[in-house]
Amino acid sequence: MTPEQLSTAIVGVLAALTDDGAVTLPDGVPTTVTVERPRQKGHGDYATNVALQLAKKAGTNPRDFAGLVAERLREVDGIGAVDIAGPGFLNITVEAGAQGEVAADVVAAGEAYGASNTFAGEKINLEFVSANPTGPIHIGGVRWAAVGDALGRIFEKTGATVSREYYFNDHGAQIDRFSSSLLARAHGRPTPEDGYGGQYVDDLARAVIGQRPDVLGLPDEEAREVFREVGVEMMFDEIKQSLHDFGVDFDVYFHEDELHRSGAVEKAVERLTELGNTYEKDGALWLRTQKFGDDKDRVIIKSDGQGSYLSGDLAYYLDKRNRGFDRCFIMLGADHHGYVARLMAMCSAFGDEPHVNLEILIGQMVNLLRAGKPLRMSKRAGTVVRIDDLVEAIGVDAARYALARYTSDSTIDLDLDLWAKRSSDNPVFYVQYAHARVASILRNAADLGLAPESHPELLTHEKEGELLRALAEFPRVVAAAAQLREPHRVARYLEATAASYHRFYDNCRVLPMGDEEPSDLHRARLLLVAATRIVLANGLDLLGVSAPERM
RNA sequence: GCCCCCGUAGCUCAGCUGGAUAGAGCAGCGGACUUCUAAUCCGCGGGUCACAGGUUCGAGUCCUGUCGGGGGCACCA
Repeated sequence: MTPEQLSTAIVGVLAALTDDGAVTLPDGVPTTVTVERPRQKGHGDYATNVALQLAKKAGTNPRDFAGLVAERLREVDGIGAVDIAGPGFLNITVEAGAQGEVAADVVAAGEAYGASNTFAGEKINLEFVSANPTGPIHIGGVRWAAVGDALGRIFEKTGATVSREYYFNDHGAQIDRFSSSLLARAHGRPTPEDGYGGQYVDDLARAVIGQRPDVLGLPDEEAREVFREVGVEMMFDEIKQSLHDFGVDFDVYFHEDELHRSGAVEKAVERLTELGNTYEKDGALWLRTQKFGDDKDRVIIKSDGQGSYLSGDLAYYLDKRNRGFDRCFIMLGADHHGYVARLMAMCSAFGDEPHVNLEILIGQMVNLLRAGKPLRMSKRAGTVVRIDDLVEAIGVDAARYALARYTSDSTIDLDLDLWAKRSSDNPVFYVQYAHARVASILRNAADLGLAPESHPELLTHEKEGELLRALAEFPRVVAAAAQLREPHRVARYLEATAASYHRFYDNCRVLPMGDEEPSDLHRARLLLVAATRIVLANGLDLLGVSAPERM
């Protein structure tokens, strides 16, 4: 019996009580009720607070209401005991047989276990990273690479169709500065005042020369164009490669420049003008963002006739909507949070619903520590930590796990020494080790010719019960992670489930010892182990972290 | 000045969107391997949930304010 089934059963009881006139619920019977795993041992396998929630509406007190529910709930198949506790909680114990079914259910579902239809039919657009192609991806962009991709996997698991998109800001002044910097360094001249510094600029300049040896002989104006085209293209490739090595591949790499050249920007601006949300002032065209909650109105066409940065975003947003995405996510670093209000206003200006059609997720900063001391970074000095540096220091699995393990709302301090450790201090190894241990048992069982079998009623050990309940929790955790846009819930869940497995392993012998004759209990436990493997592997996969067979 | 995020055990953080006696890991101390991976498990200690009000049967969680830390407030991208 899973929490969902229990919830359904309780709803059934409530419906029966209303039908009989035993209780009256003015707002009707709820479609789902909260079923949680009590923190406290002795409070049953599951607990619900329905009585506390509904008693007032039913015109009675919580304990009486709980009594009515308990009486009927005890009759339900698979329910072992129902106790009323405290102010009116219902503590429910599930029969071993009903609980043990979970192992077979998980194994039957296999890779699909954890899936749901929470977001079935939804087309979700995820825009993240989108670092400028003026340098390698550094630590600022890497958080969303890990979390955004994980969120995509989670949405897919809950039934959505997901497009991962990277928006290349390859239009405007900073690309000019970038190409000027390349040109300067190619000639051995100092980096321009507002240019880009660092070793990678020199390397890239040389690479461009390697591909276009004639470039040094060209006049500066023409040479700059070559550096712009070839240099930016090379930077694109490097960024894509870094992300690919990080396990993140985007479905769409969208170029801002394209929006300006294709007339998409003009069309988007026309649309907003038709809707009465633009006006001219000081030779520029403004969007009435203040009307929709922004601090002030924003320029979309500058007085020099060029589109502002926002104009590209307008056109891109419209493009996504026209491609059928009803939910567009943009994931930004905390240093861009000031941009949220105008993007939301833009969404409203198009007649869309902010926070529904457009959601903006803000990820706080990531600080790297080594030996407990912050790594000082300077973009100017070129001492930024790049995504590749992070991978080199701690590996892809640890990097992705470490970044996805915390809520995006808080800044994180990642201690590189800790995450590089191959020991239990390191949460990713704790979870992966559990998976390796599971895999080892399954290998040994295969060698013994022992096959798993379903004997749910035999899984009566306390640690078996805890593990079964943990496994049953997985679909709810995935759904909650999707609904709250919080992938870290999956990581935390995996750590708890790994702990539950380790405890089971310590208390319950799975394989026959020595010459011992295999029993149904061995086979039943083996099925539980197989189910655990599926949950750990599926969960790690949602985070883009590998599930090793051996460690 | 205005806006966003954070403040929970010595440290790093959870807390299932208002529930029961606030939980993990690390660090400290003490235990457990002749047989499935000890990269594990078990036990002990450790708290004014920053502070002050408010909302209600009930607040770490919601509201207001204060303090502290971080990040922002362009016809730059």
